[in-house]
Amino acid sequence: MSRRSGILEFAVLGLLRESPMHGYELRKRLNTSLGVFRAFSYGSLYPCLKTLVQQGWLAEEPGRSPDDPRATALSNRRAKIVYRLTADGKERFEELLGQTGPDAWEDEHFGVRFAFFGQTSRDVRMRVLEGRRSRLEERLAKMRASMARTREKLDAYTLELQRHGMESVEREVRWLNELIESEREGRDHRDPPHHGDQRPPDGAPERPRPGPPDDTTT
Amino acid sequence: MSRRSGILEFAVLGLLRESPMHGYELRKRLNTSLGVFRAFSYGSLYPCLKTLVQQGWLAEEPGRSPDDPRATALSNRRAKIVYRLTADGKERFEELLGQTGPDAWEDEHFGVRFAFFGQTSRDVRMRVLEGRRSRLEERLAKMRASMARTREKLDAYTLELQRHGMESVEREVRWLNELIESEREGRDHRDPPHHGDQRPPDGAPERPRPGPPDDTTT
DNA sequence: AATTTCATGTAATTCGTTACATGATTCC
DNA sequence: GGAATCATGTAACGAATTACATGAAATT
Repeated sequence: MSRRSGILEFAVLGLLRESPMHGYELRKRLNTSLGVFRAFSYGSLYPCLKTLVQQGWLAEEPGRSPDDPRATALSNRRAKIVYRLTADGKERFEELLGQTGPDAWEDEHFGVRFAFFGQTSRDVRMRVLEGRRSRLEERLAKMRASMARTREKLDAYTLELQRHGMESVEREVRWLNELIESEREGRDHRDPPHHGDQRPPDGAPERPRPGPPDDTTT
Repeated sequence: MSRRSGILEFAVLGLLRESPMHGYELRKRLNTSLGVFRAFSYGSLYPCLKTLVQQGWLAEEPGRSPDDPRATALSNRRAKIVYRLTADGKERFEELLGQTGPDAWEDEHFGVRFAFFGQTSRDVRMRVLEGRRSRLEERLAKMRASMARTREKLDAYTLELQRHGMESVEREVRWLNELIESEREGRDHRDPPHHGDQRPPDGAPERPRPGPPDDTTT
């Protein structure tokens, strides 16, 4: 019954933390802002919202779209249900933000975790980035071993597929290296090679816990 | 009931087409040769094998590992179950190979389709590659539109995430361009118009001529 | 007036995993 | 003879989708 997906829950709480929204709008943001990696359908979203309300993390408000000036006064024409984060919900989200288990850097989770780095403390950001990197390096090692073993036996297409796959992983590792370097230097990654201008994240809560990164991933 | 996964079924038929195998070995090949993209567990594989046998596409043989010289004679010590492709199974696989619906170039399917390009006729290869490319270009267009709309409102991390995502897609498009170009140039004269006879797995398959002029890696 | 887009939801189904249960074979 | 790996399977669960069902609001 409990349609708690982990990642969907996390994303919903995170988006509602910024501002209240109704389901339809929430879904659009889910599939654009964060949606390069994942797409959710209503069949997932609405049940999830329901359970989050039951948990006490969200509150429902009959309402109109918040940027609709017309409907402020005389409308009892409820149709949209606007969800907002409760105090408990905020607490819950921050608890999730602080988690740095292996889950945080698996393929499915990493993207959405990164998307909310603006809300994440620096040491957690570091742990997640480094965890992700060592996860990928592990994977690279396996791929290299596998390619060494089977080099001769595979046809050109399979080989090309593996080569391209490895290159993709290597590319992500380089990306992570740049990000980690930026975090370390304390600058926000605005200078790395040649991307357009970026604004620093605004409300990043800086907790100065200099914990050594938990390197033993797996 | 029917644990037919589409992609798992396809991969199993394709691997067994090359040589008979038992489940355990099959799973390893699934997760190395093709496994950059997907990993399957026994809980998926064995039920799938069962239904493929029921369909008449696979046949079970009590057997030993085919490269174990000791056990050739006196062993009734069955433990492994070696699966081989039946005639119907071959037909089925070739039917699947020929399909060029939109399914063939979605994220999940494309990898495994590509892995068996060595068995695929040229025109189908072309359609799959071009289908994949236009799918990605579609996605790029959406991402660009979305970024144009929301540029100002997002924090640096979200933006960086989107930028990296877009770059990944662009990179895959360039890869596809090279592959399509190679296919176009490398017209092999020995191209069978419709399926029927396939080369033995040892015979040199056509080379995709990946031609990597950029060696940004290694 | 009709069509599109907005908006919310439920039921059945798909695709796959994890945890469990069992046992043979090989290596030390 | 004990551990690691090989080998096969099942039951319970998980996460998300698709298809369905409904209806209000905006646009043409």
